[in-house]
Amino acid sequence: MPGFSDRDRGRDRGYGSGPPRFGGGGRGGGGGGGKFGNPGDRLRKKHWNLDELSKFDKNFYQEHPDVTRRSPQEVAQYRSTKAVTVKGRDCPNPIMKFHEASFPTYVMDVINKAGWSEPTPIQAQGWPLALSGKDMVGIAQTGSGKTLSYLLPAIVHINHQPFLERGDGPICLVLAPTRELAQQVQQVAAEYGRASRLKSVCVYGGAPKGPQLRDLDRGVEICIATPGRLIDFLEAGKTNMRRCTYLVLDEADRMLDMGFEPQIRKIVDQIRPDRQTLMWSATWPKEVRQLAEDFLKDYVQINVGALQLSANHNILQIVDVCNDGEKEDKLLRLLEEIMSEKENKTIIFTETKRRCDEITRRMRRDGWPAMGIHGDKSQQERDWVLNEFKFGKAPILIATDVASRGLDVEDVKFVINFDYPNNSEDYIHRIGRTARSQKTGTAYTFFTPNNMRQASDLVAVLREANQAINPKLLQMADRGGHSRGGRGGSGFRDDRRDRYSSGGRRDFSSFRDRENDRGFDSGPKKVFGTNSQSGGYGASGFDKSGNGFGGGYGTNGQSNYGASQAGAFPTQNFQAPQFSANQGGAQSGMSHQQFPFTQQQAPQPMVPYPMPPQFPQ
DNA sequence: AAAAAAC
Repeated sequence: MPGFSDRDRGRDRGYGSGPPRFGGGGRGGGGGGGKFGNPGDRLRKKHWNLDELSKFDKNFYQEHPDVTRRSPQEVAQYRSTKAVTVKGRDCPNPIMKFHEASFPTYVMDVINKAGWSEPTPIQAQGWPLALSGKDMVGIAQTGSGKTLSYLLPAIVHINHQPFLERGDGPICLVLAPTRELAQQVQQVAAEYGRASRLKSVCVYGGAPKGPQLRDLDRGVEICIATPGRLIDFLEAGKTNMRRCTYLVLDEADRMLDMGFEPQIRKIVDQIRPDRQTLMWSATWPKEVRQLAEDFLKDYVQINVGALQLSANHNILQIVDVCNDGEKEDKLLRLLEEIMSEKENKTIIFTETKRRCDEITRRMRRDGWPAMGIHGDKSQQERDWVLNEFKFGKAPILIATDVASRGLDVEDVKFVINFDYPNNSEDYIHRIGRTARSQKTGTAYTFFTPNNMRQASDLVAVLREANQAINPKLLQMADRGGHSRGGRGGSGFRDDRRDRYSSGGRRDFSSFRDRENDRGFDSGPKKVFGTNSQSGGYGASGFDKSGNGFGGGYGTNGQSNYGASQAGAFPTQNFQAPQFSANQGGAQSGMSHQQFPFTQQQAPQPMVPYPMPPQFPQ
């Protein structure tokens, strides 16, 4: 195998520590900083030199024929079983075992140590694609192994570039929408880059510039950034994109949602056109497509998982239709049940920062080990809170949508949507904080008349995941005026996600599973039954009018709810709830779960928990 | 109407 190899491992990658391996090093272009009149010019001036193009990784895939030997049938078979679809020219075959990706052993070592059995679908198809040097778009949910899908090829790419020289900016740039996500990606980059002595930095706002500048100054191969601070640095000439040949846009749809488009364009405009660009998105609306057209060349698009809006099927989704005024009491009762579970890590989502604070205060007053996180808190506090939550000291996190996407905290067992989000994509992302890496989890959602407009979307999501559906929710969906305009139209997969163009309300009705659209009698293909440790919700389940729902928050995992067929009312198909041992025995039946609650215990915090430190405002 | 993100 020519080119890179283990000889690079352990080699000092510092400045000037060895001759550049390929080409003439990063000395072309505009030279070091300080040559521009005013900061504005800096971003207008293009300072790449196309002669520096590293062709190495473009040949990489051709040098590794193992994967290409697969028969077309085998490839088609893999793609269909894993729900991977591919669009574009010359897409390499997927790999099915780690070793087929031909990663250098310094990368393989880390993979082996992690002990995974096989690559996730997005990795299986994404790795050979990225390693081939092609631009790509990946449509995949977070938690699908997405981060490594672009980071490992990035590491290989970097190791084929000339060493950094003094004054060189990063070789790989990753743009992410939130600070927390950026930090998380950087941690992974650090872990996997260490073996080949790659340095990484996370550039984001809200934190002192000093350490970030110091890292940049020392030279980093990988930079993970949120847009604002990076532009700040670029304008000030603190770093540059002259060496950047591997660009990743993570959560592109989210970044556009948040209005980052001008910033992204400003940054990408600074990056040499011969770069390799990888764009990741959970959805594929018009704006994202446009961005792909503008930034990527001849790209291959891979879709993983259902093309329709789809939630993780390992999540038990439970929706309580109630009024706004009831939510707080219901929440506290629900938490009592949850906190008696052994595994009880919970995220509660609220719509506003203010609400987030209120709930946090209320819960702490009642003695719960809860902490809040939202965008108005200082970054110091955000970091602290997230760490506490991650490492299990505080099992309850109350959050705005700052935490809805991408956050990867292990063993989150419950997600509670205290306020229903604005759109169904956020709903799916929020509940996706649980049931990560093949685990299971439970999502509770309070749904009020104010959320009426979202009802049909939510029903569609629940149907798709074969969940039991609260009849009250179905009623609301009927009344909620879901437009069926796109019915029968072609290409609905794209249009469906086109939240931007429709002006007002978004319409998901067209992606509804039509087979399931007949009514209750069409049972699910699969019964959710793996959730034995999760909190059941309501022993009484639904009666025909849906009124029985909300009958308490049981801890029985195999509640009639989860075990019943979607659409078949639990009253017809009732199974006695099983109570977990710590609840005082199965023989107690469902008495304490009758509605309204009779057993009003004062909430007992399960974990003694100190007040968080006081952060300066 | 709110959330995120630069000073």
